[in-house]
Amino acid sequence: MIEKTSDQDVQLSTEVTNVLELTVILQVAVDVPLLTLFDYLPPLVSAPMEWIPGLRLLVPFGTRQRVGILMGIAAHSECAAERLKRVNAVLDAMPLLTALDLQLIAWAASYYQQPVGEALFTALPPHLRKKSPQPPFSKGENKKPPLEKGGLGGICETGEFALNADQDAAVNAISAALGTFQPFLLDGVTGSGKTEVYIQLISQVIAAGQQALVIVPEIGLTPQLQHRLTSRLSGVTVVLHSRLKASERARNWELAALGTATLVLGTRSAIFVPLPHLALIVVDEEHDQSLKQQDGFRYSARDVAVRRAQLVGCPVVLGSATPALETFHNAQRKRYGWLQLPRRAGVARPPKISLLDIRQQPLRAGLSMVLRERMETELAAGNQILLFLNRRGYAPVLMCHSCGWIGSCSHCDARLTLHLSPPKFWCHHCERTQPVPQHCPDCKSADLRLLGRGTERLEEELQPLFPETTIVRIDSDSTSRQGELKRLLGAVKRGEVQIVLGTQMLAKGHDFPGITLVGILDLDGMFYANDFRATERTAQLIVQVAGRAGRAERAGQVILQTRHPEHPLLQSLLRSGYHGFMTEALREREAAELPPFAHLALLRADATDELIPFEFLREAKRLAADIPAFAHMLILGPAASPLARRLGRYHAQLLVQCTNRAQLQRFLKQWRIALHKVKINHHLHWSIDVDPQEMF
DNA sequence: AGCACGCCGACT
DNA sequence: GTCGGCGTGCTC
Repeated sequence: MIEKTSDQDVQLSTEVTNVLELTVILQVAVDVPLLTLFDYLPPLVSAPMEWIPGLRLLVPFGTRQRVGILMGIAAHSECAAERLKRVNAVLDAMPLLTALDLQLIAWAASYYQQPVGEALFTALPPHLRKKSPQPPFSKGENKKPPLEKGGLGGICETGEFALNADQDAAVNAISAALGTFQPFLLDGVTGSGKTEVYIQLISQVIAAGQQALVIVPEIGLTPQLQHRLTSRLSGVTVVLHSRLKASERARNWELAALGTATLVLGTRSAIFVPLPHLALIVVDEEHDQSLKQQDGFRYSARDVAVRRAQLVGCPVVLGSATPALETFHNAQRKRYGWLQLPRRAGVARPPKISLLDIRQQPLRAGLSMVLRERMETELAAGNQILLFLNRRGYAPVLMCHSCGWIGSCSHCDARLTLHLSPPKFWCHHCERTQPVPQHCPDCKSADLRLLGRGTERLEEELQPLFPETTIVRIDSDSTSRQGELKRLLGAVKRGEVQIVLGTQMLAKGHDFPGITLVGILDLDGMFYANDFRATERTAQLIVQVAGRAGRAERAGQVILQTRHPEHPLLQSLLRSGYHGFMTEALREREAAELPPFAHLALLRADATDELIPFEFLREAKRLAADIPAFAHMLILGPAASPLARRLGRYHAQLLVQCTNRAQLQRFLKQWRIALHKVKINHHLHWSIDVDPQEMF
């Protein structure tokens, strides 16, 4: 490049080259859906400084300024020198994220085929995503931890909470692993005292001056767990979830990042919070689906937790009464330590599950005579009853008796559910409501009939059958008002209520010591769902709901009404319990080459036009064939997604199946680069879902 | 994702 | 004549 220039020019360009060689290139992640980092020159004005990855920078980007995060430095750039711009400003005195935090996020971005920039910025609390010139973080250098109670950590306080032998063994095993990477499945039946195990371990961590992280699937579960943890643990506990006020969230995030918080209790996204002294991670209810984010950055907080523990070198405890099949398999193969708590704490006895064949049985309010009689007996004895019906609203179908018209959503492939209070005729997928029709819109007949039964209707029909009893309904509609769930649960616990009915909200973590009878009304539909995880989920739901019964001295009974008493799932669950069922389910998965024996990725596409997603997916499939690892992939589709039309958009997908995770990862990496180059109609959206939990 | 540039239709 | 529709292409 030098030959053709004059001597003077050579002189000049050599100088420039030298300058460039002395200068560092800053590799910066920006919050855009692009796969690359962007190279920048340091700001001209800045005094010589140490470029530590994790620093936030203000950079010129296109026509605007944007916040970027320094990911690395290099001596040279692939990018032509004249295209490099200078950083405008450095926003932080010290990086917010440590090298390990960055490594974790970079790993997650790569594993889930997500642009690094987007992954990084979703890990930051909102106030740090914008260009606040002086983040509150850097101001508080001398910030003292909140009024701190003296105390040597929890151990000394826990004497009165005696552990049984199983709990003791679990605590010892995990505690022996502190300081090293080791995953554990804490496989404990409902009421076996998993939380007590967490408390003992966390108190050891706090006593050693380190930090613990507890992830729970739902915000609703944080208040009671928070109360239990803080009442027993010294140190500073903070919670992190999306319903906190922005200022509170920012403050708690900061306390964690500064090392001040000794325990962080949070939902999914808290798995990325910086913790300089992290020594233990707990994922409670690890089987729960809401640990996997279902849009945008589709990561599994449980799987990221395991990776984080590996990077940090600490134990990770996955707790559940109904472990996910993947976790169960890892425990069986001894990849995870398997700690079992098969007994209920105290004197509580396990509930007895029985099937009730309701074929050709007369039903009232959906209850068979046998169930009604059992209910009468329990009520007479002063006991409480739980009825589980996993369907919200009054009726799932409104049908015209004259012409067969069915109320369905104009934007989704879904029926509209009728709710009576408040009166609403609405789609549970897009939240769109319509006025309740008085006449059939097709044939004008006034003979519109309600088919099926939701919790609202069950409540209404139940009252006349049990006129003397107090009945409460617990579902997302009856508890939408702030504090209402707590009020209803309180009333149940105080014995002011004889019958509780509700949806799967009831299956999650609430103790009802007075309940001796659980009626499961209608799960038959779930067995035949087109998702291969449906049976596993149904088994989990049954076991979780059953776990609500008989927690005190009184043994509980569970009656499961079904029209398919011979169904293999039900049979194996009853015959050999959850473990037996899981073992059998694993055999089926192995034969079908499904997870955990194969690994899946889903390429989804959607558009307002029905055919456009298919065009894109066909092209995607063609491109896949050019990738070397293609030979090891099984690609199915394109096929319309279940519930293909949602909110006026048509969804279709390709399923990629491979028995080797590393090969699948290599394939996806190259595939997504190729996919980004496909010219697409701009109305089309597409995304890759690695380890999909939902098949739509 | 934004945001600019650019090339065709109906409007003060 | 131009205001503005959204197709196309770029961001160190």
